Amino acid sequence: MIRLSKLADYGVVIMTHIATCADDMHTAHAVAAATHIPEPTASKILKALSRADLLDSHRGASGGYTLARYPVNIRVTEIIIAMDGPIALTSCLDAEGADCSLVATCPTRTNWRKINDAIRRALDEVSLADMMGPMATFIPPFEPRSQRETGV
Amino acid sequence: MIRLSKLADYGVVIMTHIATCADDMHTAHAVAAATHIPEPTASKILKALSRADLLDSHRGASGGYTLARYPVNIRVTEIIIAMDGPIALTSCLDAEGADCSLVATCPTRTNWRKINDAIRRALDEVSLADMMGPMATFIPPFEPRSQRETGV
DNA sequence: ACAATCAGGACTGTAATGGTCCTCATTCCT
DNA sequence: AGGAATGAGGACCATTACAGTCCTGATTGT
Repeated sequence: MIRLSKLADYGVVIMTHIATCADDMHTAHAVAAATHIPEPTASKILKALSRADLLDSHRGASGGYTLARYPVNIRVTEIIIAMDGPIALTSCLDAEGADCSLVATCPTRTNWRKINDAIRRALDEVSLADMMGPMATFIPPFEPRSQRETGV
Repeated sequence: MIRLSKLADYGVVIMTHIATCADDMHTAHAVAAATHIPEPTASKILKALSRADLLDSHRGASGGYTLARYPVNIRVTEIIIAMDGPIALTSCLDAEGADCSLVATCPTRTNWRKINDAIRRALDEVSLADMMGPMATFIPPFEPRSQRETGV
């Protein structure tokens, strides 16, 4: 179903939460409480986001996490990649399609790649700031270049 | 990683194969041989595609499968849905988000929905015929309506 | 020094996925 | 009419990936 992993989903929720009080220091405990995500899980996600340079971490007493950049400069894709790794619709688009037994005979690879890229590009256009507000239509209505008859 | 399931991937491969010899009758055995997909699995997929009215099935000796429509009229989305069910990026977009414990506190739902729809629309624009050929750029380059500063 | 906090990794249980198999219904061919 | 080929449908299993938890160590403020 082209599903995003829960962790990635949570990641966006957490980032959004932190972004709404961008100046404050956020401990794992506080974030967990605010988002209703179980604390150990929230902590795990925060670490991942920090490792991906989306959050700055501060150790020690009165430590916590803060945003590493302004929300406008954080793309949703980055959050997803931080949690799930690179976006690859089919397994053959991962590394080098090493494990795909169909490589030789499969004529659809390059086409998948294009679709994959299109989705990636769409996601790239969405910033964390976009996710925060009520948000205007940040995604342009999809206008097919050539009006083919794709109807059922 | 926003991954398509293998079954859906195979589904597209199989459909593409059948489409290239659209006039012939294709048995599960032949399809499996041609695509190098293990026969029981191929058979399973073919049944699903037939149930989704993307293939016509013909029982009995000298039976098999044929395309139900012209490749131009089959959308890739349909194949994916036939194999994986409806496209829902986050679990809360599935049925009615019933199982999402964050519903009340989560401000990103509607935004996810829009992203989800954008991806769905992108996929909707691609027909089976598109997947067959060397294919022109059938996906319009993603042109953000308002040029925000989303760069890193 | 102590307490709070993050870092990093090991570990576990559950669920979903991919894959196989069996039996029944249908149709063609001899 | 009978047998062989074929799809329909569903039950079943094994593996994997994921979500979630926990433990130990490092860092820093009070």
